[in-house]
Amino acid sequence: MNIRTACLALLAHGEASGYDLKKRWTEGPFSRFFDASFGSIYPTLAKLEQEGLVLFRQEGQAGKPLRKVYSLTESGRQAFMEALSAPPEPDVFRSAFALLALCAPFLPAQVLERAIEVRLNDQRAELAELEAIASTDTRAPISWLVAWGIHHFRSDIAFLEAKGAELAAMAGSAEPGGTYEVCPSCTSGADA
Amino acid sequence: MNIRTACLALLAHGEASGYDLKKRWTEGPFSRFFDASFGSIYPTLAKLEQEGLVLFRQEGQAGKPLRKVYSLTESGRQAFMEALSAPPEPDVFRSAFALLALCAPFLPAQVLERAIEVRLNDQRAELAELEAIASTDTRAPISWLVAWGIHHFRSDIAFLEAKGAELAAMAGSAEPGGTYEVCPSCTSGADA
DNA sequence: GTCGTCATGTAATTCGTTACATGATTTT
DNA sequence: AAAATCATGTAACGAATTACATGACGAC
Repeated sequence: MNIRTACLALLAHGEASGYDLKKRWTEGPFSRFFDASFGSIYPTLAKLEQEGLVLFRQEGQAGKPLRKVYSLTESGRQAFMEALSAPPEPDVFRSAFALLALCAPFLPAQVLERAIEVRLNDQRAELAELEAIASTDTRAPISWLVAWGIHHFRSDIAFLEAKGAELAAMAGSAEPGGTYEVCPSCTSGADA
Repeated sequence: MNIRTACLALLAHGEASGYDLKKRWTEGPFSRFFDASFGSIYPTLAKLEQEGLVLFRQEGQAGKPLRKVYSLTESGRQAFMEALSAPPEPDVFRSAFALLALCAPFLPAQVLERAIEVRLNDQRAELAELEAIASTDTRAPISWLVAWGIHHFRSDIAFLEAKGAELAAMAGSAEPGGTYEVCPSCTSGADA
């Protein structure tokens, strides 16, 4: 999922300026699924325009700078469809917390406990935010996604509440750099 | 979570060559949490060595190329601790499937249905893989993480099974490029 | 004899961020 | 008077990937 595709997808929802796109990814229900900086949005829109996938109309309101309001062309619509019809890349699950958990035996108890606590707080805060959106926003695909997110966070929190102590108990049970067995078959040289 | 930190974390589990690290991230229980290419692993290891965080011993077995087996130094251990003690970046949840779901009203039914089906298959396959690992590998932090993953995938699958049809039913309910209301407050120009 | 595994490394390229540059208007 | 919002864009930089380059050995 690159910026290009994300731009097309948002523009399919309705015309918007670069500034609008940034806002949608920063605030509101879209923010959990993507983000991009102005430094990539503007060049991307310019490129899409060159390729004929979008066109823009210049809009100048009193007292405000010029706005370039972009909308999809017919080829843009096709490109959007194609991008979303392509076999999806599987979600990559890159979690700093996972790395920490993997290293539990090498970490002091307080670091682990603190990390688990922070994690729980963060997840609860995100859950609360989603629940707030769910209660005010009922438009079809957004409420579905928000429900998905709520489900996900609740499940995650439940797991941590049930098994967090187990993880914390591993603290300090091994020495870093030692010969802790990770994945014996993954060490090419050693024949053990 | 960058390659540097990930290298330090894996090396804390025991000495390894660049090739080993790649293997650990590609196969086995680590693969779900990180990945890196040789093009980034080797320069990273060289840099870590220059900084004195790791040292290596050259190992040449008969009939095989030279191996550089890296291990953490004392400063490496400290850097590892520091990196993992730092406030964790929250997991970013960037899912191509989420973008697709967000666009459900603009997509033809078959595209959506197919995507949901593929998603379910993928998630079930990942679950099965984790369950296989769980039954053979009982070493402490890994089995914890695997249990976390299993919990996560089961929860995700359950949600899709329960609510997938609801999502599929949204197909084709809006025209791309139209004025589908996404986030009214996120459109800067329009005062509506 | 070709392909896969082991093993290391460099160069080109891509994708994106941060910081910079500009400038009017409204709010504090 | 300062800061925030609206609005667009460029330039420098970073982090990582893919592709390239090399070479021996074992399996089929």
